[in-house]
Amino acid sequence: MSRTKTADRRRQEILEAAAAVIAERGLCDTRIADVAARVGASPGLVIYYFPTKERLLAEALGHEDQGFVDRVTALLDGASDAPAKLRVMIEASCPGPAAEGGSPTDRDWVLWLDLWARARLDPELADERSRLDRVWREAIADVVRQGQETGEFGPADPDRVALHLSALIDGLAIQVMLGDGEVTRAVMRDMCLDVAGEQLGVALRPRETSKKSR
Amino acid sequence: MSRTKTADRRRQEILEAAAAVIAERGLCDTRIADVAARVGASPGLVIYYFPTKERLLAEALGHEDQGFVDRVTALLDGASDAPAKLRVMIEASCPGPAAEGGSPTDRDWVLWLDLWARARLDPELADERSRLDRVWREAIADVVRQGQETGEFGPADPDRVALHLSALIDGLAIQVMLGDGEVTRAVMRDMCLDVAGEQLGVALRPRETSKKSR
Amino acid sequence: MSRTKTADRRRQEILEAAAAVIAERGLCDTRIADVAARVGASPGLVIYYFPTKERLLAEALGHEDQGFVDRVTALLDGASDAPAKLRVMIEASCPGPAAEGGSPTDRDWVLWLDLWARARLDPELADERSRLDRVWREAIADVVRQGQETGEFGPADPDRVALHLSALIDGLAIQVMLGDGEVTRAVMRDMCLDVAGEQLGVALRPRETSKKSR
Amino acid sequence: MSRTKTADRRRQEILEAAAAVIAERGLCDTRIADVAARVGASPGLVIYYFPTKERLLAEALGHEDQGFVDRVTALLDGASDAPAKLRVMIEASCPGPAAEGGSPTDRDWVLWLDLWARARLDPELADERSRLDRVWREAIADVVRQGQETGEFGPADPDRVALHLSALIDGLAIQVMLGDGEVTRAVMRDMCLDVAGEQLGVALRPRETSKKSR
DNA sequence: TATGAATGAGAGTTCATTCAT
DNA sequence: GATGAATGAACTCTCATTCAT
Repeated sequence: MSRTKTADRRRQEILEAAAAVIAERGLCDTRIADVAARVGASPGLVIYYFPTKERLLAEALGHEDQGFVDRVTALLDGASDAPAKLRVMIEASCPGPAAEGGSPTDRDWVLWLDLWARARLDPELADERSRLDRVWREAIADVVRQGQETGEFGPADPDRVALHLSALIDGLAIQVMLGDGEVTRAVMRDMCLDVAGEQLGVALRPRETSKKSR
Repeated sequence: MSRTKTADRRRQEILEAAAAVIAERGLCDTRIADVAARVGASPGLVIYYFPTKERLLAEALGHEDQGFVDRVTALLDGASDAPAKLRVMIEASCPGPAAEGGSPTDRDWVLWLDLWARARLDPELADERSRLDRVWREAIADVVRQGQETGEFGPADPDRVALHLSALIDGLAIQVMLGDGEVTRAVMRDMCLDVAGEQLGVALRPRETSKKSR
Repeated sequence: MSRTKTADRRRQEILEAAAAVIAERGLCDTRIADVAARVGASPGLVIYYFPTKERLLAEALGHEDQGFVDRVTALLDGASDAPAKLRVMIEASCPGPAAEGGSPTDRDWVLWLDLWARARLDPELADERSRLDRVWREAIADVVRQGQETGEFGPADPDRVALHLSALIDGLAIQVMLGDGEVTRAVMRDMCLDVAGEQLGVALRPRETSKKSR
Repeated sequence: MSRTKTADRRRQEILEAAAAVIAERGLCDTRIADVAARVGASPGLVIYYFPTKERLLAEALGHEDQGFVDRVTALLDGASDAPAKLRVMIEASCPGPAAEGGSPTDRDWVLWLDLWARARLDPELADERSRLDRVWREAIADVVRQGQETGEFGPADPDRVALHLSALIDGLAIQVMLGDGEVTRAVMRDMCLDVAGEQLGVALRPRETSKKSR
């Protein structure tokens, strides 16, 4: 394996490194030199692949976002019915120690905090975020529709349920990430499952799983 | 005493200026010189009142947060019963063009986006945020309890309702602030009112106000 | 042999491109990448043909200078007598919109400005410039001598006339190139013709051509 | 004398230092750090006084140009009649070892070479150069007019004489500065004196001063 | 209390040059 | 002959912070 890699490979490496550094130090305090050091290259190389620091960081944030969507999409294939799929989506959205390997790491969430802060000042980034957010809500709505067709879910506006659930996930995740321990991963998961269950007239939460909180 | 008062005034002015600059340029791109220019003073003076830039910005964010809580608290005195109070809290939490002057400006929300991103790296700031967030949820829970005592609200866990509602508010506000127009202030308000109403067994939403979306 | 020819062609192309870029951006702001882009090659290739940037630019400046001398020399063959030749040399030296195609373009002059600035720091370049300047003055002196032999010109020291005229050309061209319009190409040409005429006891300037100033 | 100086003082110091560095290394190779080192300050201070490197260098060039005009103007007060004044102006314009202290140093000329090269790309600088050049030609024309009034000079168009002489000075100075010794300071001075004398019908050159060539 | 000259550490970015392919 | 990934040294410029006044 040579010192010079294919351009695509390098780009991916750099984006991944940037995401890792952002997670570690925060967007503001991420320096090009840090990213370069993490891929074992010179700062010049980073700029060789990305025109400016701003674009590098924006792409890194979008990249992570896309990664989450892809990851969850993959998980859904392993779920049999609509309730299971909804459970997977909720589980995967909860930060903190994951029950299984399929849960998103905290890294997604800390990057999203930075993404939200940044998006309002970067129209390109805002568009990308918007797009992925719609994809995410649509994925929820699709599962809802699927469950309604099979009769597993009761009647409800799928788009409204998706918006409700996705907003709840975001709002609760903030508390889990930044709170002082009052709102734990388990609390978040249970509330999301309960709320989704209420909306769809079904019990999503397995009895007494909530004790496994950290 | 006038000297002390002057000093306090200065601090307030500087915090206010800092909040304004953060809202304009984002936390990362806020420079002490900008803040100084906005109060018509020298950068040296700003650092005279605040030990470091970091503390200045953290205090400015906390100041804004406290301001929101105070503002809503004041509004609550003007509301007669619990449902009215809950409506005021929800209204006040919606970004975008306010129906009345009592709504928080978008500035609160853009600062909160920065606050969230910053809090995970600044323990002091995280604590302050946590504290104010608990105050906010407690205020909601208090209104719920009050309504339950008077029989205006049905039975429900007040803390759970408060967490649900506050998380929903945060999650929806993100969409209103950063979305591409799909989720408007009106959509947010209606969903918050509906969800709170469902939980408390009461209709909070006036009929057909949802048409006034922008 | 074709390979050698190709290499020589490449060198010429690169020198030509370098001259064009220098004319456009100035010597200081000319980058190898610009030159490479103009010949549609990679920066690596440019450095393959020229050891360093400094030598490339120096050669480009000298190349342009030589080009001017060659061009005027060619024009002289078309001139019948000494006065005509002197007129051609003066015409060809005036920057600005040329009456005929034989005049040097402004590009020569802007490169000379850069050449003068650079020459004092680059002995090699200084020598080349000196050499070409002597060639140029000698060419003028030769025409003067030729005219004196045929009796078209009066007595005068040919070297002194050449120095006088060439210095006047340089000094006036600076004004034409950098002035605010007061000294035009027509003013320059007329003054050069008049001065040369005075020195050589002959009228070089066609009557009333001075009205064709732009 | 404190470490902090008045703003004006500092600006002058920095401009002076910049001119010195430009003379030493050339405009292209002048770095802010060099200028800072020469005034014994930090690079930051230089930028504190001048917004960009470009403006600093442009101002330094203009400053030097203005300095020359001022210096010669001062010298003229010491000259009794118009021929003496013209001699002073020519003497002062010749680079190389000065006969008296009133001659401009070579530094003026090397900066002018850079100024010419730079002016075509910097409209502000071009304007300043144009303005000072007009001042200089007008000063020559004034002396001519004065001499004509007293009858010391014969009839001639003062503006034309001024343009002729100033262009000759520029053109010859280039040879003195960049030539290989053929055109010396003495040759330049004598030719300027002779040409001016011819134009004005008077002998300006003292007999046999030309032997003092370097 | 307030200024603003001054610093210095460090940032992003540029770019000539190298070299494996 | 030609490429372009990669480097690394240098550069300009930023900016929080200090401190004499």
